[in-house]
Amino acid sequence: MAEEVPAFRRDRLRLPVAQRRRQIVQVTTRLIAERGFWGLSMQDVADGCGLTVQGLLHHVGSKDGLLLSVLEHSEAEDALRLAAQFGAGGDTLTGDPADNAPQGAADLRQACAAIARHNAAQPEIVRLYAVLAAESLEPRHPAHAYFLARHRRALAGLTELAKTISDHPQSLARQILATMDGLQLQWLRDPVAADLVREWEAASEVIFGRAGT
Amino acid sequence: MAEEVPAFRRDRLRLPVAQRRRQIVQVTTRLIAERGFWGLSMQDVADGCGLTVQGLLHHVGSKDGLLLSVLEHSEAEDALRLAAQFGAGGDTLTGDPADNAPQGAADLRQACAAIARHNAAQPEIVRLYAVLAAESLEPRHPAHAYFLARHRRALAGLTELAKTISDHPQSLARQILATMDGLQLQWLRDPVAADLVREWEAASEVIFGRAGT
DNA sequence: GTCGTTACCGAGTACCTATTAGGTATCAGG
DNA sequence: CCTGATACCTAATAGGTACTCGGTAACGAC
Repeated sequence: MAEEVPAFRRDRLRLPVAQRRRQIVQVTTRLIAERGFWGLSMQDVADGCGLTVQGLLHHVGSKDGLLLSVLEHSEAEDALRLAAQFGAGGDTLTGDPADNAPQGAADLRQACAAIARHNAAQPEIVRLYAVLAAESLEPRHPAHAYFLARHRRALAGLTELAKTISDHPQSLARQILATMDGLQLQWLRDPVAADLVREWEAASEVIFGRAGT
Repeated sequence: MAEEVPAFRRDRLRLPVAQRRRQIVQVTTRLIAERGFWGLSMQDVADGCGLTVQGLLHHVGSKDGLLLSVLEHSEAEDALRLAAQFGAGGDTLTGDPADNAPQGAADLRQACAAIARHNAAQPEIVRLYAVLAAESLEPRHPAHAYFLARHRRALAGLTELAKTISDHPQSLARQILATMDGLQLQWLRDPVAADLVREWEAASEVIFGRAGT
């Protein structure tokens, strides 16, 4: 017994919580986008972060907790972005529709185009949501309730905006959401053949008419 | 040693191949729709069929083989249905477009409506495809190539049909596919709130115009 | 300095994973 | 009845799963 096996590894970095959690979210996002939540393994996430599974569990508690923290993070980023885009106080999707009633159609169209442009710049996040949205159709999926609520919220907001330009605003809102989701899938499957912004623009002309840009 | 442990279980049924394979496909379809392919376990499929994992492997060879046989089965059913719907010889999606050029728009619209109605009657299959389509965005997914090819085929066929009614037939085809896929997701997530046939009808009016029924 | 907090690790648990090798019993055809 | 094919089995392998318990050492505050 010339040399003892080291009882404790000190070659790993000890990061401040915020930074480590950001890293965990980032790595997990990539892996869920690739394999979904059912196909995700704590081991892979831990490896991607340069720590052990136990170290990872210290931060997130459980696998479900891991998913939760990813969703919470995205939620927070979205809120931040919306606030920055539309000004601090004005929440376009839930605000008073009378404010933008006069030019409602152009507003709605521009907002959708902005979302398409924004999404086109972050395929990984879009893919995370695409994969989780399908997986969470199953009621027992840990993100099922989250995605149901998220979709209802988006539908309600869009319906409000669509009221000024359609007799069936909810169906129009559903169509807009469906088109956007479907085009994103096509774009993720074959990014070269299907440019998200361009295809949305084309669809937009059919939905909103050839009049306003 | 009064009584030997039975060396072989004979309480399981021995089914003819065709019947057993049909059962395997059916059970697997349900389970993939619930958990995706990454979340699927051979054990669950075997249990659902009333045999052991090894018995299951005897029929499908491997987990990938299991997925393959499910896709092949669906493919065959689709082909059968299309043949029955449009007559033995006429493949509408790949046939000579000149044949249906005059009333192309109405044809296309009716075909889509028929698909919506057909899909509304088999949520389990639709969900299978929805989940696998998202999961297989990953290039390493065993069904990646299958879904890419399938989508390109559908897009090409629809584009052909759309040539008579649009200057940008491929974009219109993409929009139709996207809308259908997106509405299906909404319907699967909340079947009570979103009726597939009704919402497609509404979207159809926006896409094809209020003229023909 | 020393002390409490905490980021992280080692080892272990109880179980599930797909797949291989080799055997048994049931069937259809001669 | 016999024979070959095959539907299905037991057993074993080599590894992966999330998670718990009980540490250890790096940090900030004093």
